Amino acid sequence: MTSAHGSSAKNGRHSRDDVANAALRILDEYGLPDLTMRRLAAALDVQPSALYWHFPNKQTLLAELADRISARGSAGPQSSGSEASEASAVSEASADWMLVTAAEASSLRDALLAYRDGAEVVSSTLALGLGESVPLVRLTRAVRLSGFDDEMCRRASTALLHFILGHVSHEQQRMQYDSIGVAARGGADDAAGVAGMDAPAGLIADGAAEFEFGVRLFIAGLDALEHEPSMLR
Amino acid sequence: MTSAHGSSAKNGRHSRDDVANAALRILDEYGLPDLTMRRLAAALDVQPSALYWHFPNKQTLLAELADRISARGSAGPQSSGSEASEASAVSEASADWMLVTAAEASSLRDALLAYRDGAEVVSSTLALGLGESVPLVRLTRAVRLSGFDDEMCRRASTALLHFILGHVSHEQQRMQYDSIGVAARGGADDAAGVAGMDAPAGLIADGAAEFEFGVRLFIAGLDALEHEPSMLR
DNA sequence: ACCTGAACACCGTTCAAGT
DNA sequence: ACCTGAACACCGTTCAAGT
Repeated sequence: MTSAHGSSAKNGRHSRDDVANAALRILDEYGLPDLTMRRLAAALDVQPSALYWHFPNKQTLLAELADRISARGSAGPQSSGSEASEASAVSEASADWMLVTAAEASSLRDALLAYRDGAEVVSSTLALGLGESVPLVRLTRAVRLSGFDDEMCRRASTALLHFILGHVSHEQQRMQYDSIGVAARGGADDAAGVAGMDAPAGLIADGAAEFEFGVRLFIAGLDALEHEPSMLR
Repeated sequence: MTSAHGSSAKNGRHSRDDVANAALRILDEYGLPDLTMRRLAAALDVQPSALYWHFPNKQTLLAELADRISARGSAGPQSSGSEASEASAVSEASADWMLVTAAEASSLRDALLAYRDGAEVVSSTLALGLGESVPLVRLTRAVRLSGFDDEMCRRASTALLHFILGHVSHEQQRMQYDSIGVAARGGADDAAGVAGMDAPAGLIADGAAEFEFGVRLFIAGLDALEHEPSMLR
């Protein structure tokens, strides 16, 4: 545990990777508003100015975090299943593009949910044009299996990605809102206000159902376009 | 122009409405990052602390702005047409819900585009659970004309709203990115770099087409669900 | 190669006190 | 009813200088 595998050695020097890892840890533990350069520096036992040797500015740091968050394996983080470990290797065009697209969308949602405020980090980075946009590439590849032309697949994937980021952002901000607002809600029963519980499990399962519904709406729309091209335009 | 209709009287006192108007003006002219309490106070010739008599904090101010931005008439801001001035008055259920929903979505996009960073202001306010969420109400009312049950309409509207906010946010952030990055792009032809032009007209018209495509995907998905309920779940 | 020290130009918010 | 003055506890970023 002294100098195990690279994260927090007590002595001076740090690598760019150390900085990103520490930032990811603060993000997940305290949220995006608390991820400040000064706080990150303190966590690394370093002056704030030291961070600017590793990253030119905070936006670039956030872009790096966005790439790490969204560039996860296709398999979800919970219950490492025995199914296909690399679902993105379904290059056989025979596979149903609807299933692949839905799986890719769910996988992306899992990746975003794996870190606190993950969706907002990825969303803002994508909006600024920084980052790799791995999620868009993967979604487009899945949709491309449908056989539609590139332009339409690009548009459909972009629309789907916007929905995904918006949905998960909302989901995550709602999660931390709920974990705070338990005590301050002016309802009738404020007896069970134990301070210890911080995991609001109510809306999360429902969030998954709503998410999948939205994804299916997109896929059904594209499918309808395939069978009835007159429908769009 | 001295004390015309309420915005900037040179003497001391201001109303809550004055503060919101001044904030909206700064937002539209300089963007969300430049809308600080201190800058707003300076624009009103007032100390920053004075703002906290009108609004308890900045979030509440932003929620007020979000409501004003999204609570616009259904008619688009450009070219006040002679068509139905209040499209939301189509209470006759005989009307095609697909057309009404598409019109409502486009109208919302127009409202968001009417102010710089409008989509992000509305999006963040909605995420925090503040504001009236007029857009969600209006979208849901339009989708409700389809005859689907309330729960499904709520889900579909939420999904559509997420797409809209994500798309327009992206669109707007891309607009100001383009207006800056003209000089600093390392391409081949940097001859036409006149400093005066600040309206990037390239991706905006295309943004409208992409937007409508995404909306139609949603609507076609819901419609497909109507004719083939086996498709979803 | 990586960091310190010190500064610059800012933030949102509070609160007693004024008129 | 609306504002001032002054403070508190912060920000991101730069830059010469150290090792």
